[in-house]
Amino acid sequence: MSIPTSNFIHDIIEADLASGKYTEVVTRFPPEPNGYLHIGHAKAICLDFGTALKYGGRCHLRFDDTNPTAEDTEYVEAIENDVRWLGFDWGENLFWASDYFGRMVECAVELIKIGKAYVCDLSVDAFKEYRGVPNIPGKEPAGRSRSIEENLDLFERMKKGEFADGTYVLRAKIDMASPNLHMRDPAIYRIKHASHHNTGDTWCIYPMYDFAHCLEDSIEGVTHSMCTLEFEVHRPLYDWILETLNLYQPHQYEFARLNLTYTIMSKRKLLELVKENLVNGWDDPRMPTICGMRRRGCTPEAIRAFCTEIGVTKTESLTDVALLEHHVRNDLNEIAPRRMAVLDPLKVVITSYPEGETEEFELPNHPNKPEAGTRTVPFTREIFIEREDFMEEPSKKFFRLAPGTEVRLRGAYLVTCTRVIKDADGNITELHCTHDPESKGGNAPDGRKVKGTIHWVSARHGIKAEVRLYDRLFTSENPAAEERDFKDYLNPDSLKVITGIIEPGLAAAKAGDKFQFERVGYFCADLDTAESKPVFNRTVGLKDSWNK
RNA sequence: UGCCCGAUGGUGUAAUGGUAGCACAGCAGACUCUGAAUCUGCUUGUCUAGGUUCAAAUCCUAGUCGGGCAACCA
Repeated sequence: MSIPTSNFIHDIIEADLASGKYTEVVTRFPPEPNGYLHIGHAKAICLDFGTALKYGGRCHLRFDDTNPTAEDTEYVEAIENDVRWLGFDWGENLFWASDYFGRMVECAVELIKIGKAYVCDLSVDAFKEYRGVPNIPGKEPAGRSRSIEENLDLFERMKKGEFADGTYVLRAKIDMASPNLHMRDPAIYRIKHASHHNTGDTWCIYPMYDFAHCLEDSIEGVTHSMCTLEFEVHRPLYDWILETLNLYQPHQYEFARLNLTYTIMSKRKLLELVKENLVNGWDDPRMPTICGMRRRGCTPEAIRAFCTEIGVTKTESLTDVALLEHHVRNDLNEIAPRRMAVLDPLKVVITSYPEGETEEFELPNHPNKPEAGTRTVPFTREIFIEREDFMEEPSKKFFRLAPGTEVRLRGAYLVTCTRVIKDADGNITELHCTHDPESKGGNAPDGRKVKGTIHWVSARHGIKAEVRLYDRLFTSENPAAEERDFKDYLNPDSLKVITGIIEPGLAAAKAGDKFQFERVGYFCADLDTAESKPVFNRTVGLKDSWNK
């Protein structure tokens, strides 16, 4: 596991540790189980767990399940799975906000008893009127002057289920004139006759985020509570609740959320794509979700390296997806065995090669790692090469196959193109080449050099495979910031499904196996793969300084 | 509009009053049985205006620009 680099929060933690304010660091990752985790969450996960790791503390995985109508166990399992896959371990420290519902009610009662909370019967719209607007102080709701006894009674009856949803709400009594709207008597408990995935029908009142979250942190002894920037204005309320209840007070720190070019990071919008079948589910390899990226072939190591690289600041930014791709290539380059696959096949007949003969060539699995071993690849008179590796009238800088030129078939022979065969429409259908039998293995004994080396697959042995070519999901760098609806900027070419010819050994690939298709890109066997019908995803292409 | 937050090359960041550095991207070259990887070199930056100081990206003031907040969501 890479060591997290430093950031402004770590500076604070180090000062806290040095001053003796804390002797141990406790953090938490607190997702609401209402959707799938995405790369933005990965940033938070790396920060929360990485910080605990760095300072020898602990990080809790806590499900912030305070809103039963939005949540589902489907998400709980997916979240646990994704965090684990990213390489983090919460050990015994799995917690649920719902486990604290009893204590939270006690805290609410305490607030009522000290005159710091009251039951309010204003409708949503009516309270909006009272709250007012930022530059104008609000008005005090009548419920504010209700007696403690009456508040206690009303809250008890709320809890017992005597009232319908929306009829009453418990509010913190703070300051209806505060310049911070969150301090204008925020709701802390609402009535919701809904079944909870954890607590069933035990409760019909549920705490609001602002009330629940600080209590959860406090109860668990969190020292540094990290969240994204939009919660900055909530911090005074976080502090107020714990201070007022005279409870242990963690400190909340805010950092900028991750934005990536050519994608979106909002759970709501991602859900929209899934619901409207604009992608093939949460784990569609084009999605920025952890499960989508996993299916696409990204590694947790690459994602962690990326998160380390982008750092943690309070500056809002839009990170170039090229940076992520760099880390994906960087890791895959190390670990992915090399294979040959032709995505756009053009048949080549080696006319000088004996018909019916098969040779087995031994090719390295990794050019820079002899320890990665070798595999054998069959060679025959008829092969497929990549259509774009041939040019009838080559440009000056083209050094692949062209009429009369010699190239190396990777690991096999030097061949020279002798004939171009076309159909009636003038499309090239086949090439004839002659080979130099002396160049077996790829090098000529006379030492002559060829500039081009191309990949190939034996026509007789090659296996057809479905290959899914993914491109960016959106055509806009920042679809969420565009004028029109983000869905108007979906890239119609974000998925192209083609049939390629792969070297025979590749058919046995298991879902998730990763390879570099030499000269083409990094690919992984998809969940849909089967030996009888292999399916590969393009994770990311190779850098290509020729094509551009 | 009120409050809060932010601003360093094209992008993401570092520099915590003392040489503006790193990575990505881009460009050029070397090497190469992957036009990959690797290696070398190069281009590009402190929002503006004042002030404090021997010295300011850093501290102060004002402005500009960008973002957040006004769910019985989190």
